[in-house]
Amino acid sequence: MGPKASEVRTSAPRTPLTRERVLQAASDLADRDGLDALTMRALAESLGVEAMSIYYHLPNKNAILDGVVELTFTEIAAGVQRQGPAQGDAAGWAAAVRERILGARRVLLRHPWAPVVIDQRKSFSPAMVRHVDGIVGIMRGSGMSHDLIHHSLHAIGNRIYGYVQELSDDGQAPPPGQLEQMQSFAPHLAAMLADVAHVDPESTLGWCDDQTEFEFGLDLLLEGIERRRIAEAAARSAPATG
Amino acid sequence: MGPKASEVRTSAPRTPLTRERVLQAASDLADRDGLDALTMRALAESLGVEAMSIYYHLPNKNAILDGVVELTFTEIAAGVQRQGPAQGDAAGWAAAVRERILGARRVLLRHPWAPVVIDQRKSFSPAMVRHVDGIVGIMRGSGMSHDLIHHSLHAIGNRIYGYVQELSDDGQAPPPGQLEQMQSFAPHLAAMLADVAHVDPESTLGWCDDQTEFEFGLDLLLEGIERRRIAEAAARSAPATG
DNA sequence: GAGTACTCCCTTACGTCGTAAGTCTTACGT
DNA sequence: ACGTAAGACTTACGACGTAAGGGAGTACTC
Repeated sequence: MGPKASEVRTSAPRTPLTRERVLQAASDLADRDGLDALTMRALAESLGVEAMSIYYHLPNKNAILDGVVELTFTEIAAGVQRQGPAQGDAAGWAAAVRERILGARRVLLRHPWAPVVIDQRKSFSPAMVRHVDGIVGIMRGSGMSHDLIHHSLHAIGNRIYGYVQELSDDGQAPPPGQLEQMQSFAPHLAAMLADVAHVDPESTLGWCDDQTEFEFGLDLLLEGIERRRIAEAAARSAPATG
Repeated sequence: MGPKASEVRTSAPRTPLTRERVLQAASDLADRDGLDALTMRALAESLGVEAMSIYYHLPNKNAILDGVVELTFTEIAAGVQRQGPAQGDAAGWAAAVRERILGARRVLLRHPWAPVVIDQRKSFSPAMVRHVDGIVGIMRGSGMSHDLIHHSLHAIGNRIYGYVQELSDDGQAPPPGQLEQMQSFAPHLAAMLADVAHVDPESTLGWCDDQTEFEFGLDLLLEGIERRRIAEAAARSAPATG
């Protein structure tokens, strides 16, 4: 009567749980409802499953957090163009690094929780390592020393992943009343805010354009590093000044 | 029979709970046992009190987190020297800002939990505002436009408070086995780490000297901002190039 | 084809967290 | 002496991560 038992689902045709399905669901859930909503029970429900079932595929919640970050960086890796700067174009490293970083940022903007998780887990998964490795490779191609590269990585910091933990997250303008109150004990800041707030009222990107700010800071750093690179190269060709 | 009731403690000579005492205890507890140990119950116990008693003086835990950050910045404010750069020393702003930031860092090093709380609460308490205001004031004194100052603040980011959320927190050297494994899929990074790890093996500040890295990145930024300031000043005295 | 083992999901329950709601104690003004 | 109100305590709830073990289904052995 009917097809073989191995070909028919007796009642629920649910696809089996896997590590990948769990992580994808976790990422989706965090995208949709925010990081706080990513609980084991909520995640299980979104998978049509009980909370404890997840533990068969992943050891604990930290593994899930590490996993979704890994997933995100896989997504980032999919978007990079492979060729670096042309041979002999020593100054081209900065543009190449810039593009890699802005590419990462484009993905992170779709996963606003990722920076938070990266920070709190201090994760360092393979896909992240590869991302950094690619950038080190580009820098190395410009002749920079390992030492300078190392310092530069620290200077760029988390910006290498495409984000900065924004101070004051000033997405919305401060309420007018508060600004006057601020005037009494933080006059310089109040004056600046009053001035800057009207620079570009038509901007669709909010009161402060985060993308512009991000690129400004990034370019500041890249510029400085480039100057160090040139100084280093010059010192190599003229070893001692005295 | 003895002194007046108002002068003697009948049994327990415990000092009364206050907002300040609670916050100080919270700060101390986090210093000693880490941020995770800062729970309402543990905090209460360190005060010789029940958990719910705290709620008479502070509305909830977030208020405590905001409070300890505020406390930290009060501590920072106590350590700043008041005079800015000399009159007419436009380039002196960088040194003054640098000192303010490194001063904040000195305090934060005693409160390692503070950066974490600042990030997760995105706090912006009065003492923090004043700290930023002081820096804006110094920059303003050098003739920088509000616009440039604003961009610069974003670029400096949380470094303005004296910290960077370190990527990879490489306080200890990577285990030797892992480095070989890394070699296969992250050759550039592995090469760099192998090279840099031996640069200064006698350093007492750990494998990577965070203070050095912090100052490197800070100086990169200050340098870049100074160049922007000069460019801006030049553009002002020669409004149009064509 | 019966027994066995393994895979995968579920049930129950524990300890910890922040905190809502209400109660008791103490000191003071009258 | 007696309200009264400040300030601490008691109890309890719901959410969290997860330890421990149960049980259905499938597959493999002899």
